Amino acid sequence: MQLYEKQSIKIYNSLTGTKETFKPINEGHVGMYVCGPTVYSNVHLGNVRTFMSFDVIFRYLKHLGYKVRYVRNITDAGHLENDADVGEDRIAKKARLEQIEPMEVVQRYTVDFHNILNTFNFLPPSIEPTATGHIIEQIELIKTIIDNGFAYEVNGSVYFDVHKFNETHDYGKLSKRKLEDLIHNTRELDGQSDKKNPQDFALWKRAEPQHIMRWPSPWSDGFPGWHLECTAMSTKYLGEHFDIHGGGMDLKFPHHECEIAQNEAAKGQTPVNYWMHANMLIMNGKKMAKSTGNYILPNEIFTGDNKNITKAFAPSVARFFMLQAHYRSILDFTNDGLLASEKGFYRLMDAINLLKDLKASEKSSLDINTWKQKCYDAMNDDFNSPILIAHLFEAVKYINQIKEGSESLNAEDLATLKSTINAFVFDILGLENETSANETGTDKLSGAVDLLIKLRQEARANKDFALSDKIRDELAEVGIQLKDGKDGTTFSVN
RNA sequence: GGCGUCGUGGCCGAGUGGCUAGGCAGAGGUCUGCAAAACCUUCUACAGCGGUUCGAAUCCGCUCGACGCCUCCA
Repeated sequence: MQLYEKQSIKIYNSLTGTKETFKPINEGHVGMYVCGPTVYSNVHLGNVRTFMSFDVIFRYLKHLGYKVRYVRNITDAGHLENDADVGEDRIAKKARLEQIEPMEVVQRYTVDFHNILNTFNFLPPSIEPTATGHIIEQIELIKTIIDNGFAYEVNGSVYFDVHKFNETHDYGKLSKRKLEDLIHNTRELDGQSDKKNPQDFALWKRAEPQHIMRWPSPWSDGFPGWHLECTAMSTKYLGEHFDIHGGGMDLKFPHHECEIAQNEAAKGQTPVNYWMHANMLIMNGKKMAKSTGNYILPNEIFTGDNKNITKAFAPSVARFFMLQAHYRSILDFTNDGLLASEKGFYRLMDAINLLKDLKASEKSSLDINTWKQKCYDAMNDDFNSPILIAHLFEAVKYINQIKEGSESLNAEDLATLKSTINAFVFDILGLENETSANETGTDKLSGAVDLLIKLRQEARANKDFALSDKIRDELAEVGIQLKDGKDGTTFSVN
C-alpha cells in the first residue's frame, strides 16, 4: 500500500479558482510540467522561489509513492523583446552586447542556473528539455494548428488566430480575461505588424538577415514563437493531457493562456487538469528591480555581498525562509526576515541533532501519531509548508521536553518521531543540516570540545569559575556554544 | 483604465463564520555558582466604511493601499 492511498491532497487550481482533490489521470503516476527559465542572464531570485515551490511539491508527491515525471524546460531559443513584432530576441541581444555566440550565452547561464539550484539543494527534474532541441516538434505542431484553421502565414511568419479560436473556444479562461476587453485595452504599437489582430501571437517568426539563431521551416528560415516550446515539449513527454502545469503568476497571461489555446487548437482537448501558480517575490516591500538597487542575485545571499543584507546566509536558511511562506502568497524578502528565519532554522537543526541521543521510555506521554498526521494534513492542504513548519516546531518542543525528562516516548513512538521529522525536514522540505554538514571535521571537533567540557566540569567542581567561564566564553567567541542540561553539557556550532 | 493576487499583532508569516497557528523580538518564572540553552507562563492583530448573520478578522459590497499581468523585466 502506497502512502498516497491514505493521504488525500487538495490543490488550488488556478483554472477554477478553488481547491480540488487531486486525482491523477493514471493512478499512481503524476505528470508535472513547470515553465523553466530563459537562460540569457543570471537566474532571478523570484524564479528560484517558484522552482523551489515546485521542488517541494515534486518531493512530496514522490514521498507519497507517486511515480512522478517532472519536466522543466530550458528556454534557449530567445523570445522577441516585445509583442510589437519587431526587435531582436533576448538571447541574441545579450550575445551582441557581450560579443559572444548566442549558444555561449545559453551555456553560461544554464550552468549558472544549475549551480544555484544545486546550492539550494533542488532535485533535478526528470527531464529538462531545451527549446532548440525540439524545433522539429514545434514545426509539426504549427502545421497541425494551420491545418485545423487556427493559424495563418504572412511573409514567412505564422500567427495564431486568436479571434478565430475564440469563436469556438474560450480564450482567456485561465486568466479570466475576455477577448473584448483585450481588444479594448490593446495599445496602438508603432512598429508595422503582419498580424491580423494585435491579440494574435507568433507561432513562427521569419528571421531577419542578421539574426543568428535560425532554423529552416516550410515558411521561412526563422525561429519558433514564444509560447510554442512548452506546448511541444509537454505534449512530447507528458502527453496531450497531463496532471499538473506550474509556473510563476506572471506567466499566467499571456504565456499559459496561449499554451491552452495552442493545445486546444492542435489536439482538440485542454491539456492540463491542475494549473498551479506560484506568487511573486518582492524585496523590502517593493518589486525587485536592478535599476533601483532593490535587487539581489541568488549567489549574493551566500556571500553576503549585497547592500540589502547585513551578512551571508546559508542556502538552507534562505530555503527555510522561503518555505515559511505559502507558495501562493507574495513573499517579502528582507534582512530582518532572514535573520529571524536563521534563528528558527538553527533551533530546528539543534533539536534534530539531539534526536539521536534521546532515550526511549516504557510509556509515551505524547501522541506522536496524531502529530505525524498533522504534518501530512498540512502538506495535503495545497502543500502548506508554513503550517508544516509550525508542526515541526511542535516537535522541537517535544524533543527538548523528552531530553529534559518532562515528557517521554516509548521505542516505537520515538522511532516514528525520528523517521517523520527526517522525512519532512530533509526529504520533503529539502533542507540540509548545515551544522553537521562536514562530518569528518565534526567528529574530531566534538572530541576536542568534549575534552574542554570535561575540563570545565572539573573547574566548576573545584569552584574555579574564572577558568570555567573562560572556557565557556572563549568557545562562544569562536562560535561554539555550550548548553548545560540536566544530563550534562552539549554544544552546537553556529 | 481592465484583469488577477493580496492587505493579519513590534517584524515575518498561517488560518478561519463562534474554540492557541508558528518563527523572531519583548515581559515574568523554573533551572544554573552566574549566564546561555531549554522548559513554563504571558502582552501587542486581523486596512477603512457599510451589509448579511444569533455571531465576521473569516461571507457580500464599496473605498484606500500593495504586488503582478495587460507593455521589455520571473
